[in-house]
Amino acid sequence: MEKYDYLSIEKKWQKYWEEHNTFKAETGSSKPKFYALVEFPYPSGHGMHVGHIKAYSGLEVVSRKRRLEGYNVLFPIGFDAYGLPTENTAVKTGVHPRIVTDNNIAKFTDQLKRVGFSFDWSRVIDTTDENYYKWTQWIFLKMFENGLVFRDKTLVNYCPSCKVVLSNEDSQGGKCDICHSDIVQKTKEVWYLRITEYAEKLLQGLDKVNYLPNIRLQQENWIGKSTGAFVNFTVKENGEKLRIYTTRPDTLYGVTFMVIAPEHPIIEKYRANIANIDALDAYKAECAKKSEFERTQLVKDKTGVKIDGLTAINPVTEKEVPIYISDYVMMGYGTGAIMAVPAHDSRDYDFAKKFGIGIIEVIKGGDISKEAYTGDGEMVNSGVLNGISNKKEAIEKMLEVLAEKGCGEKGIQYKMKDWAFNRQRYWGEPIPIVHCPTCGIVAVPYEELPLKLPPVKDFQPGTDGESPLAKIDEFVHCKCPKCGGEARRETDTMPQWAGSSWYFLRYCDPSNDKEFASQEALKYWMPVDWYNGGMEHVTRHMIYSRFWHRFLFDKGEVPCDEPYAKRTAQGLVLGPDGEKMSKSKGNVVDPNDVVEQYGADVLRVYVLFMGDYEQAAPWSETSMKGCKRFLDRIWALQDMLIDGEEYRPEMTSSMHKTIKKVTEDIEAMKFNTAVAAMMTLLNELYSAGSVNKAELRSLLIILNPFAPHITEEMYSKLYGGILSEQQWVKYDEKLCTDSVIEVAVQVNGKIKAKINVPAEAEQDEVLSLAKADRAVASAIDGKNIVKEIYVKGRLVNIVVK
RNA sequence: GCGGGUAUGGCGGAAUUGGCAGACGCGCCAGACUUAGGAUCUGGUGUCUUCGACGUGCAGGUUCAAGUCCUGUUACCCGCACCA
Repeated sequence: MEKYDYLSIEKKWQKYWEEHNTFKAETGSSKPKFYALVEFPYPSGHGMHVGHIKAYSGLEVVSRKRRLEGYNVLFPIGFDAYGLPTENTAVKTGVHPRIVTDNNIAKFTDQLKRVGFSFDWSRVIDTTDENYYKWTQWIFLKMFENGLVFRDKTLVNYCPSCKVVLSNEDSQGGKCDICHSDIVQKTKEVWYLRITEYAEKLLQGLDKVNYLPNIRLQQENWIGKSTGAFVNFTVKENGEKLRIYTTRPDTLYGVTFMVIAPEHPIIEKYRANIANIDALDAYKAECAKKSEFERTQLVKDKTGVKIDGLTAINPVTEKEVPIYISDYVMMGYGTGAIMAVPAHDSRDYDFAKKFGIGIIEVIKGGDISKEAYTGDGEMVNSGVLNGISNKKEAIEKMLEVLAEKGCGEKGIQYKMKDWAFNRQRYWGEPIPIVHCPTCGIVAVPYEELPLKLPPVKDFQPGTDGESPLAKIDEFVHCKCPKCGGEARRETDTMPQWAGSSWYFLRYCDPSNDKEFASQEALKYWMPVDWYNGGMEHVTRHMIYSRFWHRFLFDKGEVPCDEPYAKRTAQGLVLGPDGEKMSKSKGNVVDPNDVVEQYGADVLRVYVLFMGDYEQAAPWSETSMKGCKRFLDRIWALQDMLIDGEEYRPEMTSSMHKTIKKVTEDIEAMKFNTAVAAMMTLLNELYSAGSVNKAELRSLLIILNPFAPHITEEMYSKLYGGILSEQQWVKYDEKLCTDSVIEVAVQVNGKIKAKINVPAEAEQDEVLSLAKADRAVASAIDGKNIVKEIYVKGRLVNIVVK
């Protein structure tokens, strides 16, 4: 037998599959449908690394198996191509982002094809294609029409290096998601999508879907629902209401001061009445300068200034308390004002200690001279609440009091903030809005979509944080769609996450030029049956796209409310040094190198065999050689082939066991143990010295999703026909066990012997066989048998004294 | 600080969910075939004081039986972070 020439054979089958549309999904087919989705890549200039391969290989295996099982499978791929890195390359090299993107997509496509992924290449999408972003803009306009788009001048996360405003999601940890420099807070007028309107729906929707528990939990935490109460305090000097949010209305008697955010509007409103307004202004300016990083470093050391001239009145106790400003209260959460209960909140406690403010205990159980007590206990110093020791009850009671007095009510808050939706950059979807001096903000009419990104020479952003588009007069100057007068176009573009917020819908009907996708295609394919991707997208892309999808559902544009029925995540591929792969560390493995040197099948088997799919695992070239050896041994089975239409009796249980294991493990994403099971079977065949036709055929079919090229080649050579068009092999549960099984015999929990018993033997028979064993007999000789345990097919334990 | 996770040979990792710890692979050792082997095949490989004992981060507990359950503890990883 000739050596396995992976380079030419892999190419041959890739060509065959492409020419014969082997993996084409057919909308409307009567077969059951299966929509498998992987996160489409951002086509960066560095090409793919092996992490991408692992990310796609999971559902690739599932998809190939499903096709063999008779499903009509949609397994698409595309490119999420808008974004800063491409634009930065363009700025650096002077090559237009369009060219950069096209080159990168070509490179990625080549890499993906060489791995032999069974994508439906007729459905490829590119978010920067005008036939695609036309619909991104269309959805944006729909949202605008429905009041979900608004402009606001507030504090925003700003990256001084990239010169862009970032969303909360894009500035996690106070670092820019793109360049990792420190974020500063800046007051700016920006576009927002009202995602908070969907907070409750996004939370409730999690009940209906099958996400991995940690994915679900992260989303719940990100949405961050809390229940509590709004309470209106009164400012003594002017009667103004000062509204606060608290989760602990039960501690209202313990309030000894109030704190408002430095940006709270009440300061501006009563400037004239505040004696120390200069000190407040100075503090405010200082806060604005601090980076997010500095603020978190100073958690313990509270700062603030007392407002001289405004005093608050507690609506329940009617006591007067001072008001402070401090940056530990955020304008963006709740009402930007809090009631401070130092006895039972550690932040308020720190502040009170530093500023020498009184502390009143209202819940017994702690030692408030040392620290704040946040646990439960009996209410004291709290009027009608005294004596209650159940927190829930105390809160209910206080809510009643607040309702009676008309100064507060139950309230709900979410940590999630509205989505800052514009970027002052070139390489993104233009926001289809016109600013008219007479009509104000006007939507570009639907008929004018796509609003095309104009060609420019200079993609440098303006120093004042203006988009490069602002420099193009032909783009900026336009007629107002409403009144026809002179108007200005919006020059900011959408953030990178826009295009990916609905791409799974476009795959259903990618070349439709009348709708973003036909109802027929959406009804047939949606929802996505199984979505796999990285953990890093759980609180961004996943939340954003669920939001867009739910909005479209509310408008009757899509047939189901939740887009993803199931979501899993793969672990990272680490470098050989155990570190995260990165260009700067020089530990990146290029899949093309592996394909050239070992073959695509080896790469595919290895990324799935290297460890638990959901766990991170380091790359090891020597380990990969084991996978190469495995496939070479599969190839060499041809030399051991004998006739036989059925499994040989001595191989029957191994065959059925392996098929069962592989069938089940693929569904559970336990690819590593599926491969291990096939290796075990292969070892058995080598021990037997032969394989018959029926056995090899089954083995090739279950190995096919992992190593499609070599199995396709062997199948066509030995059996004729195309493996990808065959049926998945069945197993029989009854044939998975051997007729004689080995049972371990323990005496007092220690293994003394291993005996062979008939599989269907009952306890009595097994026990007498066990006692007949010499080692067991001597261990129990002369002792009293206290207890005898038999676990069917596993072990016997004889307890003696 | 809060939330979640992980810890098993020289290495990557298995373990039917309370039932033979170390499957499978790498590496290593030995043998075979070879002019040769960084190829292939065969066998071996947790540790130790080896007819036995000890072994799943550490200390306890429950059980006939614990990597798995309970209590406490340490280290590392991830997410959120002054969220009132």
